[in-house]
Amino acid sequence: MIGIKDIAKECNVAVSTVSRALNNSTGISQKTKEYILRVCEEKGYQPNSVARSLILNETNMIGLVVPDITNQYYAFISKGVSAYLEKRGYGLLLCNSDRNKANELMYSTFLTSKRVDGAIVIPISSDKDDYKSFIKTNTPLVFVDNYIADLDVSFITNDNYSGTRKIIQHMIRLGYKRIGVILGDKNSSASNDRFRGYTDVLKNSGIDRDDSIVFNSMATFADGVKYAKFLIEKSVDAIFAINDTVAMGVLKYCHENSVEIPRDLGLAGYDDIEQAGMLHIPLTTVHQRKFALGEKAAEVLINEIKNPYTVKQKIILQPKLIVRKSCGE
Amino acid sequence: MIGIKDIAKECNVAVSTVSRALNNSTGISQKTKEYILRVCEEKGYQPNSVARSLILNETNMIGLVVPDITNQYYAFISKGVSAYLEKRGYGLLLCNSDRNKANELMYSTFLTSKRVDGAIVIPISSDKDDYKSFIKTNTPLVFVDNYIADLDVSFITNDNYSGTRKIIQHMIRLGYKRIGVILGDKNSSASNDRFRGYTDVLKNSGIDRDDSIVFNSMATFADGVKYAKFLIEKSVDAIFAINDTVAMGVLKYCHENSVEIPRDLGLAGYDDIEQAGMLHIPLTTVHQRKFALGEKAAEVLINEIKNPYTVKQKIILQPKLIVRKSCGE
DNA sequence: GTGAAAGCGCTAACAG
DNA sequence: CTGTTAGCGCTTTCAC
Repeated sequence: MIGIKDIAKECNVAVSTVSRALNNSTGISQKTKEYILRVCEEKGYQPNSVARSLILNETNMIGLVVPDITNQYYAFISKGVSAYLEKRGYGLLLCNSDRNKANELMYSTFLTSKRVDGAIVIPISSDKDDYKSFIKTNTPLVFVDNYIADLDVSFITNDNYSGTRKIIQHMIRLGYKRIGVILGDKNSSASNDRFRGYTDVLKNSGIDRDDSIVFNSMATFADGVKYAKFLIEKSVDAIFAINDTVAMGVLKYCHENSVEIPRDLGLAGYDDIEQAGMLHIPLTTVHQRKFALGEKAAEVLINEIKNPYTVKQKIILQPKLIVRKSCGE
Repeated sequence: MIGIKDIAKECNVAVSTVSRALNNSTGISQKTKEYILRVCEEKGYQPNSVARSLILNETNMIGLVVPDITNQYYAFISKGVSAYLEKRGYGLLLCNSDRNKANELMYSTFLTSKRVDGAIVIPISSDKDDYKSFIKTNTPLVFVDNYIADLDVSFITNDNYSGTRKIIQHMIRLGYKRIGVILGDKNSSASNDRFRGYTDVLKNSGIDRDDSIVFNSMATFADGVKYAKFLIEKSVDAIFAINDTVAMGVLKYCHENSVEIPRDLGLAGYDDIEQAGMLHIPLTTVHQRKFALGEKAAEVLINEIKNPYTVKQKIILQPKLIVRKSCGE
């Protein structure tokens, strides 16, 4: 592989001159610069960014730790991150934690060893202690999506509370009075925030919350099928599912048991996955700004890299109600 | 950030001794080695892999160029790549080409500049000339999924021809005689291979292919809806869709026009996306080994990195027929 | 078994 | 405007 020395020899100049040409620094004549650049082009010279990184003490790479890249939600965030980084000339080191704490930890030391300029992490836990190792690396950091209290680190998320308020208000406006809900895990901040939204809207609408029609689940398709049965037996007039996959489970149960949606039962999901609008009963749901979330996270991170002593940001993106068929009009 | 020199000073040894301890090289006493390692632990020393890379001339990173990380198919491949690399101690530099040739090209120079030890690329084009820049970097390379003729590079894919054969044979066995097909783009090798499979099975079954019930499309949900109409008007008794998303479009059209599946029309998809089994009519489809494909690609690549003069491999993974409801039993 | 020193490919003073 | 040189943090010869 050809290096700066070879170019220098070829051009009969010193390596520093070549370096100046390459980095369009000042203090070099236009003429020699053009000449050197042309030779670089001809020889197909590619600067060795490892060597540059060593001396400049910056790698122009940022790490991204995601729970599961095959999850559409995280994939879109990653794409947003990637798009922004690409514009700014940064590379993306992808770390798939596989929803595993030990992996997260391992990637934390891996990323510091790789000397990334910063990292974006979508944590799987909400426990501050699980992220001590990240914090003490002193690498600029942005947390996304899952809120961890008492951390002096920038944080960006979609507003689960307000998104849920919007959709529950919509349902109540349509006349539903007994809305069953299938939540996710009790430890998920997203699930809890959504439950708060549900609770508050009910209260404001003068409806008493009935905890016998509120279930926690693992938020899978199978859970949707399972709790649809429970809830329908408790004669709810609508179901709010924690996400679209769970809503698909409800839809499935209803199809097989001749419960017609939305005539017999209103149904709402959350996330607006790609397939939500493609179902035989298109889902009314909440659209989250996933791509924008990733872009924003990258933007905040790069900003903190360039301006180390800036204050940490907490950004909450507003989701959007998507009205389709599953709740009626 | 603390370096090897600091450790050396702390331990009253030379840097070379610390290096020996860290890399468990020979020529160091067990005692000093343990001592040094303990001090490294205490001080939280993290080796600077940039410096290591410079001298060892290897980065322990590999590049992955994907058309679109939000596509489930590519996401699963990426996860497979990531899982294998993690085991082998390599990092993954993710490049989202966004189905754009210029981006692919840009990432090619980016990756060589980053001095990755190898790259896996899922190309968007089948044109050899579009990948010249990758080839001439001399970086070990593995191509995935989209076949490019006349390239002396390792290649791994799922067998689209045989996958389609399996599903069309299944349909014919069930008694379907007039199977309409909604293909993808005319330039997609996957679409063309699937069409070959369709054609050959028809021929072997003594059925004449009727080109008036074969359509090329952009392979979207909307195309599924659109061509379902065309095909049903031509009184097909079944439809083979190029992928599950298109099949969902067909399903949608049928639901709205009271065509009952599978009673009135058989339907088959391809890919086995996550949602295929969650629909109100679960899709009969072809499952591709996406994760395994990624793992295998990474394995082949690492092997070529470690053994430079090994012969290039061409690997074709066998997909699996998934029988659900949409074609009947 | 250990230390001194060269050098990986580049950038950035400093000198001319 | 250009060249000489030190050195980024590490590995690896080569002496001792």
